[in-house]
Amino acid sequence: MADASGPLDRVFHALADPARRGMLERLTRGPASVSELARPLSMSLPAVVQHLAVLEASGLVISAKHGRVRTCQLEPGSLQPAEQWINERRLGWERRLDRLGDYLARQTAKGDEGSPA
Amino acid sequence: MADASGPLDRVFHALADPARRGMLERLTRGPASVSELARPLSMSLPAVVQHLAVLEASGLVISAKHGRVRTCQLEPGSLQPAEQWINERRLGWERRLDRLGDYLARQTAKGDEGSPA
DNA sequence: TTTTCACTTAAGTATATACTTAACTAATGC
DNA sequence: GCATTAGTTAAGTATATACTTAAGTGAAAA
Repeated sequence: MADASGPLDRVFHALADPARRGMLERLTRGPASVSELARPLSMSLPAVVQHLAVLEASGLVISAKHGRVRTCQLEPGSLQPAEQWINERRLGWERRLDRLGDYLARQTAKGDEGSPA
Repeated sequence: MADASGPLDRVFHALADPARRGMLERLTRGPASVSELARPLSMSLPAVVQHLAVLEASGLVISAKHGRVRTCQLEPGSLQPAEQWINERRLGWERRLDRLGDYLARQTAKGDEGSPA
């Protein structure tokens, strides 16, 4: 799987890098230029631009150029599918543990009943 | 960033592949052997084992070998940091939009007040 | 109008991913 | 014991990542 074709692939991959997560955190505080995104990161500008490209390809960020500055911002709702996927897994898994707990409780009850003391 | 050192790096990276997400989905329905995880995937067993290694390195899955079969299961709570990170970003961003909305509403109100009709 | 600034493009490198096949090990089942 | 099964290890390959430096481009400031 080297293509990262599905939307979730791209979003999770985008989130898997601390520099990109840092850029996203910055953008939650409002739009920013490429240089502003780059400032706290210890890497070259082109490297930051490449990270930005990953973020845009994932749909998490959009940008537009005005004059010579490119302004970036979060794309509302783009995190939702990822959040939802995780949430569904957690729910499914919790339900399963609940059922398992019920089962074990019943088994214990049966055991208490069938072989008392 | 080629090391994927932080826990979030590893978790998000683990989630960024459809085969691995498929394995996780299978595991939400209960523990499974390596062969069971491999069955629906069209790739060799060693490839599946490598994906499993990524899942284990991320902390999402644990496994133990009994006899000749390795049984895998989800590690409870391991998804929480990822879910929480996303959730915090969404909240921060929604708060910002709220404030922006308030600001724009106030500006509009001032405008209505200052230059009526 | 010349310089500076904010990117952008190109090209190259080291490392990591996602696989493959082939050969091996060890527990089961007969 | 001997074949089968479940998984492991090793080694190799193609592609993708995460950077780098150097050389543009074009808007804005001086």
